[in-house]
Amino acid sequence: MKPSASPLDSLDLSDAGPIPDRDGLVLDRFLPYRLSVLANTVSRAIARLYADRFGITIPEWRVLAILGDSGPVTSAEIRDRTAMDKVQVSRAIQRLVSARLVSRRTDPADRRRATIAMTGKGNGVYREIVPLALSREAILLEGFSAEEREQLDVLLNRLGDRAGAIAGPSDDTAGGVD
Amino acid sequence: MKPSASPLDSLDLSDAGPIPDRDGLVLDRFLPYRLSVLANTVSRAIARLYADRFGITIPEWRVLAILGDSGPVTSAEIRDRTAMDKVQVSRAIQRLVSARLVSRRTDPADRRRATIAMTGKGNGVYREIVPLALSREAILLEGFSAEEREQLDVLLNRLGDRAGAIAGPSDDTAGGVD
DNA sequence: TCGTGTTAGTTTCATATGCAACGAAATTAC
DNA sequence: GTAATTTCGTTGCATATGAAACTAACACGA
Repeated sequence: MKPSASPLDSLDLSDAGPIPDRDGLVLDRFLPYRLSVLANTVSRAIARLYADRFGITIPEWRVLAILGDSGPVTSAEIRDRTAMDKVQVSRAIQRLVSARLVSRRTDPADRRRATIAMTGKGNGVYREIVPLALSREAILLEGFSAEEREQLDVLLNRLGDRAGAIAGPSDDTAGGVD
Repeated sequence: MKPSASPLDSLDLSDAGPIPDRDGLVLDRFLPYRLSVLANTVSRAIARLYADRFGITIPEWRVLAILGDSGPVTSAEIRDRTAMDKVQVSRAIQRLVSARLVSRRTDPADRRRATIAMTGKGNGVYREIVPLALSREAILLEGFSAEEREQLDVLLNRLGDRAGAIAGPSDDTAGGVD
């Protein structure tokens, strides 16, 4: 039971009783919310690894990770592969260039583009961060059986697909609920 | 101690080859990263529901959701239950109060606290948003069997617990990798 | 009663974010 | 060839964020 519309509520303004509205929405069961909280918690924990030590931000780390994984790429490719905003990518690269962790070279064939590559220094930092990051991931998955990891992998992939489905049709305002 | 410091590192300052470094880190397989991208995509899709229509932000929606779910609460309780920063909570409440969607009443027993409650207007907005949000969640989970939903639920819960494990010991810098 | 410490919540400030407008280069249309 | 259009990436601006400092109120002990 809830403290139903007790007289307390009607004291001032137009305070309606809250009316929990079961069959309604319970925040900690709401998937988008759970994902958000979980991802934030995890992200921050990981970020502490490189923020303090190397003065690197999350966007910067992502750029490094892409470069470390794929080698030299363009800004656009980084954007696609990281789901980051292009502005964010641009600024992350700027900072990494100032820190001499990556180099930017204009593509002679198409001078709007530039190829981003890690420097030796950047590679060194990258190689220091990777094991730390992997170790955190391992802690995160501690106690998960191989089967459970597989399940998780599959479920996250499918959620990712579905998320595209609701995010893609950007102007489709509602789901037909109106 | 750190991993290797292989001779590769010392190549040249400017442009080392990327060296994909298998057994290393592949960003799209890195769980923290996947969670982050997924959560962002989903959050934005949901946010569009109430941002455009009601001029409500994510933090504001969360506050409403807590109030709708639990009835009047204190700022601190909102912070705990939403995993939001206390500053964020404070500001969300401020805006909601200006918009007359919630009311704030100082607790007479402890005048540092205030009890936040929805107004009638707030409740109206809340009730409009809920079905939209639930519908998005439903789309997100479309094609998931009951069993898969259960799996997801369990896995996310456990990840949440583990995340607490790596986030909590805030000053434990690394995993002993240094 | 007066300190000292603690807690709730707000304000300050420096940084991060992202939309939108922009400049430059390439592409297409004429 | 030149004008209109598109694409790549950066910059401007207004807002969002969070750590740290702060105010106000309570709690405890002397």
